[in-house]
Amino acid sequence: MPVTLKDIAEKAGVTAATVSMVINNKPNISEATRKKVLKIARELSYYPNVIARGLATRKSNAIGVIVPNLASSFVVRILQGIKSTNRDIDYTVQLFDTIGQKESESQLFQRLARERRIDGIILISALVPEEELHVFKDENVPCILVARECDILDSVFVNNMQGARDATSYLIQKGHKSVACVICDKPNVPTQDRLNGYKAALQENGIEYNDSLVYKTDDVAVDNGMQIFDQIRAQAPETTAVFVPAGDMVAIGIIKEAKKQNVIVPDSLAVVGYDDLPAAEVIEPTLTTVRQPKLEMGDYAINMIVDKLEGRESGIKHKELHTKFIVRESA
Amino acid sequence: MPVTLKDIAEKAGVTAATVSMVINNKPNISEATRKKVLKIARELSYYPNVIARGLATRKSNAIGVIVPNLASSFVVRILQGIKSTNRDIDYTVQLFDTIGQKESESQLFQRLARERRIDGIILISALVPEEELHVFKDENVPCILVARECDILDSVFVNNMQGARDATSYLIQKGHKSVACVICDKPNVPTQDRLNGYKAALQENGIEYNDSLVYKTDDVAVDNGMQIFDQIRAQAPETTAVFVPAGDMVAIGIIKEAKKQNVIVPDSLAVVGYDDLPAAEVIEPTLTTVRQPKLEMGDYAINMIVDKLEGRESGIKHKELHTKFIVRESA
DNA sequence: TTGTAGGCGTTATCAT
DNA sequence: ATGATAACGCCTACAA
Repeated sequence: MPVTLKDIAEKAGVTAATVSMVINNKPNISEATRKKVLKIARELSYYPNVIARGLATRKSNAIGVIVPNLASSFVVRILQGIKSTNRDIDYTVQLFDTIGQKESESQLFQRLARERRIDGIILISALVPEEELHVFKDENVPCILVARECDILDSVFVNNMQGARDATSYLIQKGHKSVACVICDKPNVPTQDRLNGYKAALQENGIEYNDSLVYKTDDVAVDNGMQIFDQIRAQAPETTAVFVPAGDMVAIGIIKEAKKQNVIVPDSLAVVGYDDLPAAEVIEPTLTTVRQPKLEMGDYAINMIVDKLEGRESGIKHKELHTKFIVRESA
Repeated sequence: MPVTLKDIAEKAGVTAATVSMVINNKPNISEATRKKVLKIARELSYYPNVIARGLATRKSNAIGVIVPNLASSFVVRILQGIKSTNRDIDYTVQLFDTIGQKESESQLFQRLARERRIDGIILISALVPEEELHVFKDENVPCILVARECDILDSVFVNNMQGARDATSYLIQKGHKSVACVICDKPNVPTQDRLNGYKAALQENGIEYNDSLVYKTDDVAVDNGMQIFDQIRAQAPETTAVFVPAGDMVAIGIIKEAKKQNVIVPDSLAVVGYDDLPAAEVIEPTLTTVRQPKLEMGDYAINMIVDKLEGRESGIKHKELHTKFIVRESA
């Protein structure tokens, strides 16, 4: 049988209420009883029952983290940032993924909130449909949206447009007149932002945007990149540079296929990826790419939500972080 | 104000106890009241307060997953396996990492158990010291140890010795007389097992084990592999094959340095890694390596613990899984 | 088949 | 400074 407040109270000759106050460092307790109670608690190695406490305080002391899919290294890295923050967090992190589940993100959130499982939520997803977002607002549970900008919710996101603009500008300044762009054909916001950054860089440099230089892939694996390379060769053999917001793996596929066909990277084809995965340093030539501050995103998210939960902050906050352009050998 | 059992009871003209029985599908309820109660519950969109329920039932309905470090792709992949099991799990997963924390794994476990935060634990770690293991046994909370064999606890692990033996045998059968071995110099069990597998393969093939062919690295990054290559060249230039239980990244470092020094892989030096990371397919030549069934490990772990929690299993169970040798270009 | 009553381990509001 | 007492929302005998 676990030790309870009552056990301590009896040994100490006080009531459970008093013990509770001692355990929770409340004021107005005589030094004598405080000492005595703490001593006994230690002797019995007392641990508070967090569930009972939760019922009394109406707090679960848990933060939910909802992710679409743990297979994404992007998501995992943010999760790592959440867990490795410097701040001492006395909230437990509960992990939920939605891929292959019956519930949508918003349904899941609603249930977790109403079941009182969690005090707050961090939602890592670039893909939540606009019309679901209000659900997150309506429940009385704070929510931080990560990886997607959003007016009505607190959010942490990176300036993908700027990231893409940097990358494209770099290629143009290297003298490339015809810069292809490879995007992932899913309706997620970052893709749009990155495409816009690409367009902006072209415009700033007086280059006309050409729709036919934008290639679409429906997945982000090496194979997709290899196919894209062939497409580029077939449709626009004069292309000397390609920016790949679809991600490093696609960029790596392009490099692989280029090498196989004796097209020299970067001399005949410059390639810039997006994400800075570990593989970016493995491919030869190493991949020039755009890095997102994922750990930092997680760190901000957890700190924002804890601030909210402790009542230190209110109102909607947005944190925009910035990408970093990583120059390696491929461009 | 959230809807409670009592609210439903009043509307339905019954007592909270009856509603509770309906919600929990208990027998001996008339079809009439069952229908009426469920209807009202739905209308009010009732969600049970899991904390109150937990206090009454003395169950948290949560499973803790303790990992040393979320930066490890090995660990993350197992976690993914845990989350993506086919079984419908109505346990919440709480995630804890121990790197940079004050508490050791066993202290953390003990606290979680005594605070009644969790009903069971999955511990993913090859590194728990033998003398801490009994702590996991002593608390009255089921624990599954993943990635380390263990007599006194349920465990899920892979046969690393066999994996290493397969890899080494393969190299020997390819005609290599002098197979080097690169291990990670940390006191974790898999390293020992893999080294033993390496030795066993040598012996089976009538090759004498030579201590000087075993190289040690203190970390598992690409750079370490590059240094190891130089060591091999300096100490045993006749080496034609190297098996790298330390991991794919180290193996990749060896390949990179070999290429830089115009040593042809696999012709002049065959390389076999361990882990089958995404980067294994990126390096050129692609890396022959040993794959561990990580998703499967997670799947087994979660199923084992749920079985225990539901009382379907008892006694100590061990599940040994097997590696798969993946032949690519580097050997 | 349903109601009554008590308890799960804490916290919180009063008195004293 | 401390003790009674009543929640918190649910579950579970046991009684009816």
